[in-house]
Amino acid sequence: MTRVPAARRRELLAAAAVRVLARGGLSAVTTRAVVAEAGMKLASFHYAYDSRTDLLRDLVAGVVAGERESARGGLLEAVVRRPVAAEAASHAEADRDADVTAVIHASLQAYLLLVAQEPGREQGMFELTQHALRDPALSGVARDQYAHYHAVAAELLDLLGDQLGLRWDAPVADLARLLVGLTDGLTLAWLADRDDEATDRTARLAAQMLAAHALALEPVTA
Amino acid sequence: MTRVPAARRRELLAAAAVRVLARGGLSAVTTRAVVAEAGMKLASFHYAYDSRTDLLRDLVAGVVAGERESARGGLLEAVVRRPVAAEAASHAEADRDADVTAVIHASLQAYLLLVAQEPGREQGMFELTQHALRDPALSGVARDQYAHYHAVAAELLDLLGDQLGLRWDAPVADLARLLVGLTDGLTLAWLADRDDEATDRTARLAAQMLAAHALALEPVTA
DNA sequence: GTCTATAATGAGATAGAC
DNA sequence: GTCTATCTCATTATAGAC
Repeated sequence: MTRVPAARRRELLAAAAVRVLARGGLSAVTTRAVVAEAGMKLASFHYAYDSRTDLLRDLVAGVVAGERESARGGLLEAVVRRPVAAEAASHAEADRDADVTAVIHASLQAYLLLVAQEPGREQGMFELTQHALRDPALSGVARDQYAHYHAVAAELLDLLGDQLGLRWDAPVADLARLLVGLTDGLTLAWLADRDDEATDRTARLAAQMLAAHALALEPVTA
Repeated sequence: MTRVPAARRRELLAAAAVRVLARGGLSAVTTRAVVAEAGMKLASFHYAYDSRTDLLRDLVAGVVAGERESARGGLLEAVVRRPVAAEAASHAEADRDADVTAVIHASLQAYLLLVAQEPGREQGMFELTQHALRDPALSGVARDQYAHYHAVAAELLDLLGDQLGLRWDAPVADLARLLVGLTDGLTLAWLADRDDEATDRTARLAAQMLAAHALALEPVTA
């Protein structure tokens, strides 16, 4: 019908592909399903993208970029809403630990809420990662994806340290990898059994562990 | 050629399917590829299994059952090889914590070594889980899979408590869920970037956290 | 139980008119 | 740039001879 430049076609197709991915999984992301979702004709697909693989490459990059915003937003909100009890710096160590635990726990809850609201989307990202690891044409995509996750997590930990006036007693890069692993792990288990209560208890445990062990005003030698 | 009972066919096909899965991913597990790997004809497949989905159901159950043995073996070995320093019960708390950390760390290392030796196999399990979550015909399979993982992890934590003469200050079921999440998360990140050093540092952090926070001779009220 | 042959489907990609 | 029609390929599953 109306003429649409190729770049705009790609945006529309990628957005449609994300919806199809969330709804039906990666195997449902066929060129036909995507163009149907976007209201286009099949031939328009290969005008915008060279191949289905090209689209998938775009998908990972696009979705990953979006995650940074929501993660940062979730953390900042958790910091703002933390119990007023510990706002000053003149508190006992136990209080500060409880405060930090609460903030991390709230951040994890915010993330898990996003997952629960749109499970297919997060599951789709796992499927994309696994697929990228198998397809030589997508070599490096999964590595970049996780490098991005780790960088975002490190940024969040730094931000948290700034906001609460504390520092970490282990390399932030390592803690960031642990944090990403925890969210991935919690998400996978929840996707499998949808146990909200157990997931929240585990998130609280994880928050306690991060807060109690990896946090200190004075550096600690392990 | 020679006549083979259907039950035996299924065993052979499932074993072949695991090899194909590890080598090429779930999308490579076609009926054709599996019968080729097993040295059979295509028609033999549908004599043994009603459908490809039936085979996948068997695959999850079989592989999951095998994991219990290796996990238990890895933990017991780590316990046996722990530093002799802490074998008696008359040690300082710091020593005992370090001991527990070392055992958990060694167990995680043993698991991660398995992953590194056969990455495709573990990746295949993730792909199977994701697929089972999407296919209504495999409804419940992923839930059972993770229930099994959580049960095995709880069993291992109980075993570790017995062997080291300690108990956990949080519900073992919750710690087990956390442990499974940690191994899943560490594995996913390693599959993506193959960073052995960072993974080991993260495993050590995770071990410290489990040992320091969730372990005590006296129950602790959080 | 085992085989060959084939049906039935759906996929990615392209040719070529407009 | 956009469309219809089609090519080519791989898949699951089955029919029917032996």
